[in-house]
Amino acid sequence: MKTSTLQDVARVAKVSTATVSRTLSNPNVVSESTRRRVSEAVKITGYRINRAARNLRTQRAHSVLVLLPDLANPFFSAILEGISRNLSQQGYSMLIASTKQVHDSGERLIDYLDDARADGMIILDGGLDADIVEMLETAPQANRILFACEWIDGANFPSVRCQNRQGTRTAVNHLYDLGHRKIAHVTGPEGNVLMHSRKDAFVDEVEHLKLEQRPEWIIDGDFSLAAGCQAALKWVGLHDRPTAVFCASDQLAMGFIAELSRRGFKVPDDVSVMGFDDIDLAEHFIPPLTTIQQDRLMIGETAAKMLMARIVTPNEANSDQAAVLPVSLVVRESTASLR
Amino acid sequence: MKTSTLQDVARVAKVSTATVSRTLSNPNVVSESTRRRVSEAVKITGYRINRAARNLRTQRAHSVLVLLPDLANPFFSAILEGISRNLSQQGYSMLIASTKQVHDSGERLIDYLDDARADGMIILDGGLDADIVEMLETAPQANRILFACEWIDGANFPSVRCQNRQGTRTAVNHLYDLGHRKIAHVTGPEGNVLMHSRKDAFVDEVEHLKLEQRPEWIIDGDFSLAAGCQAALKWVGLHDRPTAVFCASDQLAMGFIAELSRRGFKVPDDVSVMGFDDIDLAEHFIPPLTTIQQDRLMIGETAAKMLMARIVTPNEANSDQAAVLPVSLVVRESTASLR
DNA sequence: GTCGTCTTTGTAATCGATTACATATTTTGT
DNA sequence: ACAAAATATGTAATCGATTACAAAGACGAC
Repeated sequence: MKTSTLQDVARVAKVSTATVSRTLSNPNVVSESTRRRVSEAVKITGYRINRAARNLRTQRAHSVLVLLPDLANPFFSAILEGISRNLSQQGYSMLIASTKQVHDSGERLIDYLDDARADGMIILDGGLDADIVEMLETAPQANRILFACEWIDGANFPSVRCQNRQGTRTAVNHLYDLGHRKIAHVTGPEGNVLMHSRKDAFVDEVEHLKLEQRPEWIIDGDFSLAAGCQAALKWVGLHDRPTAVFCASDQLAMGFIAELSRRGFKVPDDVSVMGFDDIDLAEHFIPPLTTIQQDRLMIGETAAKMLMARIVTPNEANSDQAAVLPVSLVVRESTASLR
Repeated sequence: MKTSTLQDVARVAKVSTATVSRTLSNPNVVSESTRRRVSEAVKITGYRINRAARNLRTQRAHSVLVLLPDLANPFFSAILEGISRNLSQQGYSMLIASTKQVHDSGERLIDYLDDARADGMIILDGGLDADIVEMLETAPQANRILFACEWIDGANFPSVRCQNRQGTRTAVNHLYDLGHRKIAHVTGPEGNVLMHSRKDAFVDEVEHLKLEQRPEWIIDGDFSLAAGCQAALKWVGLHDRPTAVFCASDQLAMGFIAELSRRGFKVPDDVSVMGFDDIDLAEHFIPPLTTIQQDRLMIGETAAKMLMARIVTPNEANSDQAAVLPVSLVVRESTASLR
């Protein structure tokens, strides 16, 4: 059983294919009576538009590619939900791939745009190699690329991000207000823009509050649980231990706490620990995690909206290059007043 | 700057478009010399195939839709990774949507197949409404639908799943071997096939081992952290508390443990707790979770492989209706011998 | 009655690849 | 040396929608 085409509908409604097409995509230019006849015929034939045909004719893929560094990261799920929600409202589909996989398979990212598979892309990975970034920047479709959460320093792609500096400042001040004066920071991965953004803000704020600073109180990490565990060991090994630790991600914080608890330390009794992101698990962790909340659904929706605007009106000089979304402090039980 | 087409390549290589097309998709039917000329021309022109055109002509979308109940569930990430990996090897793209969202937007699932957006779909949601299932079953493209992890009882779609019964039996026996004789079960959501599969296997095994059974030792849940917390309260309220609890998911187990620890109980000292799935977080949880491991990457890869086989050769009577993948016991620290 | 305007509909070209069929060329067998 | 078979390439139709342009009809103004 073949699905029916515009031709079939036209035949049944006794009009031309042009009229059927118009009825479907621009109903107000056809008369009331034919509109009814066509609708009737559509129902009778069970007509469904063939997107491949439309895509070819309109030179639009009607889909957007979302690139993650890694599909297995729970941080992204809510962002995807937001993107998908907004796209499907506009009749667009969401393609997903991971940068690693695309790279491994020998494809080039820009191919997705070049071969009409996607009309635009949202990249959630700020860690692309310099040559890939170069290629994206110089591509003719560069204006249909947008970064979310992370971005590329130096490149001027539009982006959606949260207030990383402000969030960090809020976190440090929360700890300060609890009486902590010796505060450590577990960073993200070297070279990551979020890592730098948060680390710089941390250093600035600690300086601003005139707190003691020591190089060994900045502990290298990479956003992962495992790195959090590593960091905990470093903390345990310090002579003069900070009384509070601000981790650059929730996963770091969880790993940190998990490892400490394995070593017999208690959070927040022995040390206050904060994360960043507010992933789903944060509130159910033991202890529930004090953290900086990012509205990931909104990040996704905003990213989709901005990208779609650029796809629909490509040459308009969209001035809003970067949307910076607010963050908020969520106080739970992993932080406490200094005894 | 327009991207170049087959025509352009043909002009540069001084051959017909047919020859270029053949060179690209079936190189061994063209002569060595033209093959070289065409490759050269492709390089010069920077030709990229236009997938919309190919899709229209070949009547293939070259993409597969993956349907999740909920994008924000970390359980699915590794499965997606597996699916994506296999699909991209074969030049296919992965579309993602959530059943909830598709439903809310008024679309019908089958539309994705009908309107040539996808060649097949992998459904990770066994909780579809009966009328939707009915629609899928009677659709002409029903043979390009496959379920993974979950499935629909009664319908005979092909599926990929793990050994739910065997895993449950293994779990119960692990607890039994540790000396536990009073074992509770926290179930998945009512109506879910996995929930029934695991619960039935649990009851059977408990009976087989001649253990005491009580209705209140089967606690209703729904796979979520929150339900795990609820279940913990129920457990706390029991007169005669089971010494071990087998939860139908890791998230349940984590919620269960989290809530207990908030109430001053210790795991595994006061009660042994097991999960099912082995999600990424399980090994970093406090205490690290004893659980039944599903190889989610393999589930994804198998699902993609099976579906692709059906897409490529649609009428072949694929006898392997259900692939059942092995599970394994991972012993960590949330279970211990009965004192 | 004629002209202009507006609305509604049809005709046919088009998007860019694939492929059945025809044709030209080379190879093989006897 | 000639027929048959195999190989290589070109011609042109095709997938199914969209849309520029043309044309036909309705209406009112003068």
